[in-house]
Amino acid sequence: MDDHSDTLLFLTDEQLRRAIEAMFFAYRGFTADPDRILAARGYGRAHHRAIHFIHRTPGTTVNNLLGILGVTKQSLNRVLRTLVEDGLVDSRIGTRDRRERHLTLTQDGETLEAELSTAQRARMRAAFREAGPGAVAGFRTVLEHMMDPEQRRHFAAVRDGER
Amino acid sequence: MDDHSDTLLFLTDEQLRRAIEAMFFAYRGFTADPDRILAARGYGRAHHRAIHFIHRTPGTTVNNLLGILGVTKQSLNRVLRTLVEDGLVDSRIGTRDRRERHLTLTQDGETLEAELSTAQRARMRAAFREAGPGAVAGFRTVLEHMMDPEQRRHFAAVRDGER
DNA sequence: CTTGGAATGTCAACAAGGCTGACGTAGTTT
DNA sequence: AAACTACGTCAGCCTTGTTGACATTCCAAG
Repeated sequence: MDDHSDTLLFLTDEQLRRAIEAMFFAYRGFTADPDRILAARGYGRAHHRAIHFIHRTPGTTVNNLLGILGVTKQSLNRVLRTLVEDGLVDSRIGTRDRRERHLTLTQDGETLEAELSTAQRARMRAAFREAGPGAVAGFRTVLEHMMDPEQRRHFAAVRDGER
Repeated sequence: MDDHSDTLLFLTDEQLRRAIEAMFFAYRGFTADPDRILAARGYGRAHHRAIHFIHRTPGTTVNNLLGILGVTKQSLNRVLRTLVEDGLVDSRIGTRDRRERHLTLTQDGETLEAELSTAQRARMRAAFREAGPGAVAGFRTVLEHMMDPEQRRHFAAVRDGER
């Protein structure tokens, strides 16, 4: 706001604006490779998100996924239905609570997930390599602090759960 | 892939997957504040993008904007029309080439832009503050290398032009 | 045991914002 | 004069978000 904040943080409004634009362009690059793979199959971003988190937490329920993705159940359901119909996702009625549907990737689903993930990781890895090892920690810290608290909880939960 | 790549890059596939998720959640946080402001006026992400880049490059042409945003003119036109109708954007016929339309924000447009930008910068600033000054450079380097080459050219052009 | 409410998931209809294709109208270039 | 370029628009489609209504299932209170 004033000279002090600039001095203390080493950040002018102009620098922040550039960071904002970098975020915008980078996110497009971030999804570009998966989007090409998905488009070839008639899928979109929403399918990728579902596939990613089902892979991450096999057996997760629809409700659980809703919390992570932050969309309505109707919206998710449409995507999920096509994935189940196409044999990429398995939806099994819960044994303990028969209202729940437990979601897992089929073998075909895992294959697509690997394809998407490999492409995306390759780009990430290249970006990290060029930025140097020191940048990685800082990058993740900044991203983590940019999340909403609720999103951050999800993130931390996934992180800890996968240890 | 093997132990060597881990050792050389300090990056396991698992670390990369976490970075991918961090990117996903962070981008949502990144747009959350503007989205609230926009929604109150009946606008969406597309309006923000147009407003941002018109502010950034006052007098830019429609064609120019199309290249930056990477959408079709039909799609952009819909957004632009509402912004002009609502008195946030001024579309003036070019003097040198009268086929072109030069776009600038009106006073009202600048007001909204400031509101959106302030909210977004505040979150960025907070994230950077918590990550520490060393993280800022690394963060931007990683983002820059994550872009497609074409996107990166646009980014560099904006960066150099605004000096 | 039954009944009412809460949780879970599905179907229907609508809106925003992408897309392609076709076309019109200026203005510019050759 | 002809061709090309910049922009706008109409029509129609797709994805992915939304709300509302509804069926099923579970659980807890009476």
